[in-house]
Amino acid sequence: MEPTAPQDTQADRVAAALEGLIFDGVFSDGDRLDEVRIAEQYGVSRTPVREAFQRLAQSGLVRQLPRRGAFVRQPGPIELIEMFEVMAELEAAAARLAAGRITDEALDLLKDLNRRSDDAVRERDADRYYDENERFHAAVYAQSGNGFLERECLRLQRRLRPFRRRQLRLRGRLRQSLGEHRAIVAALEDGDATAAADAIRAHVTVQGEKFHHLIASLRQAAE
Amino acid sequence: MEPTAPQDTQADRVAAALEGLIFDGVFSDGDRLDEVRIAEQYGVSRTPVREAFQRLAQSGLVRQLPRRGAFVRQPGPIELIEMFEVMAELEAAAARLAAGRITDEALDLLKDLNRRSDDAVRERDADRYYDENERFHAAVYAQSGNGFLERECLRLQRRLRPFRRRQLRLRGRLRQSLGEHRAIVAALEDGDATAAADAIRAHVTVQGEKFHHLIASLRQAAE
DNA sequence: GATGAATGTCTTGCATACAAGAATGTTGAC
DNA sequence: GTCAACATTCTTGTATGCAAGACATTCATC
Repeated sequence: MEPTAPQDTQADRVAAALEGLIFDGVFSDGDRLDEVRIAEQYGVSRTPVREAFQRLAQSGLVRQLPRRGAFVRQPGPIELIEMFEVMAELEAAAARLAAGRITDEALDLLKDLNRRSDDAVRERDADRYYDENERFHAAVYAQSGNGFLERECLRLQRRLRPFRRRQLRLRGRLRQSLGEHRAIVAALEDGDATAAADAIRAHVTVQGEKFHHLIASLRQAAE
Repeated sequence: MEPTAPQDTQADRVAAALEGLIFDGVFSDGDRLDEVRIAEQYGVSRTPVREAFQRLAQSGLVRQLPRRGAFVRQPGPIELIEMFEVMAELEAAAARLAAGRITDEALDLLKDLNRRSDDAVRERDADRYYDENERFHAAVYAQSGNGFLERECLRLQRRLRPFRRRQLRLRGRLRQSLGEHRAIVAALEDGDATAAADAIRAHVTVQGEKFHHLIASLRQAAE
């Protein structure tokens, strides 16, 4: 049950493309997605486009009103904060479980991932750091030993990706983030479930907070 | 963004019906869902049936293999344990947040719901207790003050419904469950986030454990 | 007798056609 | 000039038709 099984059908292609456009902010909240326009644009009939809409609707990216169409649904600041809060809790749960189940081998993997992140920070390569960061978190999910939790975490991680990406650009965040990663690994190494959960919760919550500030400043600037 | 917006389209009707059949265990894991058969059965064409399949696939109830069809996907014992574990963590998160945000009014509501549960227990009405139980938990989700978390909790609660229902039938579970509810309310009343989270986590985990035993005994009986 | 290729059937994926509901514009009355 | 009722147009929801991939059966070969 992969969250998004990359199948070779047209509907999947269109769904993936639209998802990308929504993530990239090409569409604003409330925009209507025209079936025929999109169908023409991708050279397919309305059927696969409609299937794509349904998938996006289930992911919460679009809202379908019966007999009225599909509308883009961008999360507002409040909902984003909420989503980061849930992400923090899910990751905390993963860390808690991982603390009791993690192997030495997996610990080495996490340390190795952090070393690579360190390289990226030193080279000021934000994009590469971002990738390594995601791998680190995914590795923690995997170590929870709970496949369902892992998939839920990956799902939300994916959904928050475009927003996390923005806030990582903030000054000094990279190095700080890396330090937090080390604290998480240390807690896992100690087998301290509570400490691991608290560490990763704080780590992710910081992202939400930073994002909150970012939004607030943008809003102020707009006024 | 209701998890299942009851819309008046054929696809929704078929999706709801199939979901019910899957939940009720009419279909076993791996069963193939025949488009044409189901279409005839519900007096519609293949199109809405296909749309229904997609929706069920997104919910994880069926698995779609390209060019091969839709197959029912019932969670096995391991995945169920995993799902209960995640449910416990999500509810713990909701309780943690609720502890800091809950109002006196909401506390009264929870106490009232528990009183009604008490009535149900006294009348040995398992079904009614079950309903009141769900309302109690839903009220805790709502008090988290996090709409996204609330929806995620409701989604998983819904998915686990058929399995929870079974284990509540176990001897003595009703009264025990009610006592745990009281402990949760007490912790919330104290504003003790950790205690509230631990209490509800234990409460839900017990359900998973009980379920585990149930499965194990069934398996033993089958051998 | 077993294995593999070829063919035939069945099922899905997509395109197109049609019908019904929603949105829009027009006309008429006040 | 404004509002409302009606008609028109547009869009969505559903049905059907067609093509390509998957499965099964059969036949040939080792």
